[in-house]
Amino acid sequence: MTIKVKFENGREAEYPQGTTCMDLYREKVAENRDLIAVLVDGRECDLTHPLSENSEVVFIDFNSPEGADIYRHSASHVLAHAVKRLYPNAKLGIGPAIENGFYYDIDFKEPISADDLPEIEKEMKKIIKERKPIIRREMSRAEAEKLFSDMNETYKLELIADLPDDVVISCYEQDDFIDLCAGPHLSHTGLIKAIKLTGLAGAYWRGSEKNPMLQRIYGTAFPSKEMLQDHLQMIEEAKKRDHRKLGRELELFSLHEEGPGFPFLHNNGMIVWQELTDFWRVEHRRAGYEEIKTPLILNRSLWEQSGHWDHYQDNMYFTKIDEQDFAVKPMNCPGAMLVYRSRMHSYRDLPRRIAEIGVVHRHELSGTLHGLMRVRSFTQDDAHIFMLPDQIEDEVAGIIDLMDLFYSVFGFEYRIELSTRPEKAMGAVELWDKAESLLEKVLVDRGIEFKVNEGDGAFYGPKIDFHLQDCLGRSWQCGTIQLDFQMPEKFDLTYIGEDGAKHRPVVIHRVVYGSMERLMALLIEHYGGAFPVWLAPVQVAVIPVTGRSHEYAANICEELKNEGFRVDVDLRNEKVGYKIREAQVKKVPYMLIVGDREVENNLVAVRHRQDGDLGAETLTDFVVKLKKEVDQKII
RNA sequence: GCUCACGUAGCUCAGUCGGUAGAGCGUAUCCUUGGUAAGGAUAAGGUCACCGGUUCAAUCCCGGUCGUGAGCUCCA
Repeated sequence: MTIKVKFENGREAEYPQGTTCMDLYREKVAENRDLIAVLVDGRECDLTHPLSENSEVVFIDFNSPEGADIYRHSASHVLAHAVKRLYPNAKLGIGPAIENGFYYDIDFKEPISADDLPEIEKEMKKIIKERKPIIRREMSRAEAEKLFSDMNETYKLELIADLPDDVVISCYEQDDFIDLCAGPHLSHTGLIKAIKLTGLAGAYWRGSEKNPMLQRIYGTAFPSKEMLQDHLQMIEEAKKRDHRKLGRELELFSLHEEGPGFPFLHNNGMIVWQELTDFWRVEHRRAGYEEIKTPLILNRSLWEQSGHWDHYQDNMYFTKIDEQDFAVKPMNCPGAMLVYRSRMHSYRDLPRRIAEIGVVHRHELSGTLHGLMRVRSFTQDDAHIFMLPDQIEDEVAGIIDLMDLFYSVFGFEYRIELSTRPEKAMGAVELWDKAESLLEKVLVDRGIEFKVNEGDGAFYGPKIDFHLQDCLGRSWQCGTIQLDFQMPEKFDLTYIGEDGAKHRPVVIHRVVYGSMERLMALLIEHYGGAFPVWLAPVQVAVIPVTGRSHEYAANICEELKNEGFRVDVDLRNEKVGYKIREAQVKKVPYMLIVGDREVENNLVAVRHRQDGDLGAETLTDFVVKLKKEVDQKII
C-alpha cells in the first residue's frame, strides 16, 4: 500500500504506508537545516509520526508560531528535567510555551529562590549537551495513573483525571525523565541552542486562588545565541523606556505612598496632558461632539439604577453625605444618561454625541497597580452617542475614522478585534445579530482586517476594540466602541419618532485614548521620553556659550515665548558641553547655541537632539520651521 | 487580595557576622568665560519606610503594618 504525500510547495509523491515524517524530514533537512517540526494536515506532529493515509505535510522551523511553541515547549521539559535532577522531591504542575518563552509551575518541597536559577540553568545546558532523544509513549489511563502515582506526581494525576475519556494519553520521555504531555516535541534535546531562565514568581495551581501556590520558573529559548541576545536586548530597551523611570527623570509625574494608585502629574506631565486634550477637543468639535462634565460623587440611587451597585460594588469607593450613601463614579455613563434625560428628544436631534473627559475611580487589587498603566483613578476620554438604530452604521464608521486620525498622529500601528454576543447577553437576539452584522459591515466596507472574538462581547452589547502596537512591538488595548442595549432600558431613555410615539435610542459607548494616564505611559515608552515637538514639555533650550551672550540668549528666549513656544534659557555658569548634555538628557528637541559669532551676525546655531549640529540660521527661519513641525505634529 | 523579593541622602546603589552609616550623580557656594553629551574645589543633606518584640545596645535579628517590584488566562 502506498499513500500520497503533498508538500507545501505543491509537489506530490508516493510513499509506502507507515512512512514516518522523520523519513521525509531526512530529505527536507538537507535543503533547510533549521526545520524542527512538522504539520500534518495542519496539525502539529512529532517527526516520528507515521503517515497512514494521504496527507499534506508541511515542515516548519522556529520562525512559524507553531514551531516556536514546540521548540519552547521542549525547553520547558528540559527545565522540568533539570529541576527533577536537582530536586527529586519537587512535584510538577504544568509547563507550556508562552509568547516569547515558556514556564514551568513546580511545587518545591522547600521553596527555591532566584539565586537557585543559575544552577538549574546549568543543569539544563547539560541535558541539552547530552542530546537525549525525546520519545513519545502512548498509554492507557490505568498505566498513566500508575506511572504518575508511583512518582508521587499528584498534580499530574489531577490532570489525568480531568482528561476526556476518548483522548489518547501520551507521555514524553527523555533519559530518565518522563512527563505527561500531548506533545509534539523536538526529536532530541540537543536541538535547543540557547536558553535563559528569566524569572521566578508565584502562580496558583490552575490559576485559582483557592488552590495552592506553586513556584513558576520563566525562561526563554531560541535556536541561536544571537536571537537570544537580541531578545534580551529588547527587554533591556524596554527597561530603559520604562515610563516609571522616565516619568521621574523627566519630571512628568510622581507616585507616592500617600496615594497608592493615584498618580501626581507635574508641570511637564501636565503640558503633555494639555496638548493631548487640546488636540482631542479640536478634533471632537470638528466631528460634531458636545462636551460635558458630570460630578465625581453621585447618590446611591443612581448606581442602583445603573446596576453598578449590584454588579460593581467591590470596585467602588463610597462616602456618606447628610446620612445618605454616595459613591465615587467608576464610570461616566450614568452621568451622561442623566444629561440626555434632562430634556425631550426628537428623532431629528439624533445622533447626539456627548463627550466627557471624566475622572473615574476604581478600587483595583493592590497587586495589580503599575505606574500610570494600572491605577485606581484615571481619566477617560469618554463619549456616549445616542442615536436611532439605523444610524449605527454611520456613527461607527465615523468613530473608526476618528480613531485612525488620532493613532496615526502618534505613529501607532493598530489591530482591530470584533467581539460578539456572549452566553449571558441582555437584549433581543435579533438586535444583537443586526448590530453585529452592522459592525462587521462597516469594517468590511472599509477593507479593514479584523479578528472576530466569538462570544467575547460585553453582556450589554457587541464591541470593536483597537489594539495599539508600540515601537517595541508590544500591544495595548486603547480604543473601544461598544454598543449598549442596556443603559437606554435602565434609564428609560426615549426620543419621539416620526410617528409621534416614544422610541428607545441606541447608545454607543466609546473611548479613543482609553485612559489618559495609560496613554501617557504608552507615549512615554513609545517615544522613549523623546516626545515629538508638539508634545515636548520644553521645545527649545537656548544655550549661551559665555556670559557675554547671556543677554542675547535671554532675548531669543523671550521672542520664542512670544511666538508661543515652550522654551528655556540656560544662564548658569557652566560650559556649553555641560548645558548641551543636560538638554540632551532631558530630551529637549532643539537647542539654540549662541556665542559671540551668533551675536555678531544675529543668528542662532541650531542643534537637534537626534541630528546634532544643523548649523546657524536666523531666528525667523528657525521659527517658521518649528511652527510647521508643531502644527503638523511631525513625529 | 495571594506568593516571593525589596524599602539606607532628591536619584542610583554600597555597608554594618548587632555598637545610630558611605560613594557617585544631583543641590548650594566659590574659582573657572569655557563652541556642540559631564572643568575644579568646598559644603550641606539620612529617625537606615513605619510600629512593636528580643537585647546592655537594633538600620542590621524576629513579628506586624504600609509601600514598591516580578508574577497569579495562555491548560498535560
